[in-house]
Amino acid sequence: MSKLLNEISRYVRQVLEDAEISNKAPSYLIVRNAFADLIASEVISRDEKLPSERLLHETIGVSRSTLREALALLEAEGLLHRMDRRGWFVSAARVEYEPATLEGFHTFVGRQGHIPRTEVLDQQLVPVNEHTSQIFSAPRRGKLYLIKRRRYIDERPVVVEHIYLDPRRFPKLLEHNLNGSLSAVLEKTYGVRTTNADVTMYPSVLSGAVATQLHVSPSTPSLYISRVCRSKDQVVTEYNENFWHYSAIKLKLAVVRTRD
Amino acid sequence: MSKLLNEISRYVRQVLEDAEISNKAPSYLIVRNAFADLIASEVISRDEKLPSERLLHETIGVSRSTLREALALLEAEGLLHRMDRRGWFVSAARVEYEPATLEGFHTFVGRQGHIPRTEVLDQQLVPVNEHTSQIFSAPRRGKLYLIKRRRYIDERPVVVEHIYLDPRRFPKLLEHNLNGSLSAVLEKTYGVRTTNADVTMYPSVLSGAVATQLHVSPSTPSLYISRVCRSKDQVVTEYNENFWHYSAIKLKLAVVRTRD
DNA sequence: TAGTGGTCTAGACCACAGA
DNA sequence: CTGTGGTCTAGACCACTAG
Repeated sequence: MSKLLNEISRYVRQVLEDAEISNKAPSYLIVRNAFADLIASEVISRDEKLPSERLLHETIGVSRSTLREALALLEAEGLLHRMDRRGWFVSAARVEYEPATLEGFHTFVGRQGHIPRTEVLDQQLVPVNEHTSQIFSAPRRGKLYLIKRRRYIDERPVVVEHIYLDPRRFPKLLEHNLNGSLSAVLEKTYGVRTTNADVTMYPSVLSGAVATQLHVSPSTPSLYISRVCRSKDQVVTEYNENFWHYSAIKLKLAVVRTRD
Repeated sequence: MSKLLNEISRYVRQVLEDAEISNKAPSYLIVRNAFADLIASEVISRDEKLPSERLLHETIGVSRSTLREALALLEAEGLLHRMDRRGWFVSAARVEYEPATLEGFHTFVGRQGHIPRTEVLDQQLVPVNEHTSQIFSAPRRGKLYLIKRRRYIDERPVVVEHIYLDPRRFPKLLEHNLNGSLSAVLEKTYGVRTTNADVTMYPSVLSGAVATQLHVSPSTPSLYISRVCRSKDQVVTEYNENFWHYSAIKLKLAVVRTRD
């Protein structure tokens, strides 16, 4: 869209010019701010693709590196995201995720007016390693199911999930349809229900395979969330690791003091 | 330390060479992996400063940009951090933070064997804005205390905190010593106790003033955590925003299903 | 096939930190 | 004062996406 390019470059050049007089901020920050303005005022719409980097940097009048630095910053803030070799896109508003509710992906995404989808990438039986054997209190020679799923919000892939389960507890699990709610399958077929969990989260970057599966470049910032889920008897039901494209979510938590 | 430089460059060049034969991964990823190895095997120790970028990129044999890209990646993963214009440092292991416990900074940092410190940067009375007036249900013309504090783990500045409180509820608050636990002051002096809170968190980047206060460059990745704290009667006791240098922490959460 | 984003290079200047 | 990290430029090639 040549019209969009014009609007962007006109505004960004304007801001750069103003800044030259008064400001001592680096160009990439000024460019970042200008883009942030354009996104906020919806000159560039949600989910819209930006013009190509070369068109942008030439019409704006900064080097391609500087432009990319500004865009990477907006990516780190969750305002933009990239799809590998496909370009830059304005991110939709973050969906609220409450890990404390044990609420499923389809539930909370749907409730907020978005369309969820889950897709199984791979399912197999893998040997336990040091880490998983400890979590499951499983014997060293045992095996675990490993299910890898990719999940979408409004058809944008936002998270890859690795789920480990004990085949002794869930025999023939892989014969079921795992494209929906896993906890529903565990409950209906096996009568097992997760009642509590230990959650660990920290920001990181998406590495190799996961980056590819989410169609992003391998250095994309991410949010790592892992959960050890247990049933009422405190036996581990599943262990899962979620690699979130972090511009997609915002975490919420309702805290109540229980201890004194 | 010329010895450190030698060890680093020897290993990284070795890995790059090996990769040239077999691998198709980009150089900056190979360099990243090599540094990650060196950190994991403690060839470079926790908290140690890396040799200068120029020394590194020359002896390793990649351009300075490529080297910086690798280092920035490690920063985004929390393995390295920068102090503005002071260089790159290996980050200490993340401290575990459990926002759900309402436990104070000094408590959880101390319990994990680290030394916490809090420092008031600024304290003032500010007019309410649209956002804070809504949170406090405060009248439009009212004022709020705004306290800005910087907190350290082992003398490394890791978080800047903005705390809003209602002066009608806590008169003369600013006359107290606020370099310790604020909740202790609220409880002992005013008999007010926070019993529950709503927490929102998402990764972002540190902007202007906060970046300066943490001695990092303005594009450093961060974790934003805000909390609306309430007492038993559901009246807001304080509203605070925390800007974390995110390599410093790892979030933990114990979840129990309450509904259904 | 044309043009894109991803990667990479070899410079340069500046403001600031540390000696 | 010296050397550092922070910023910025003007190129280049490649693998891939989109048409």
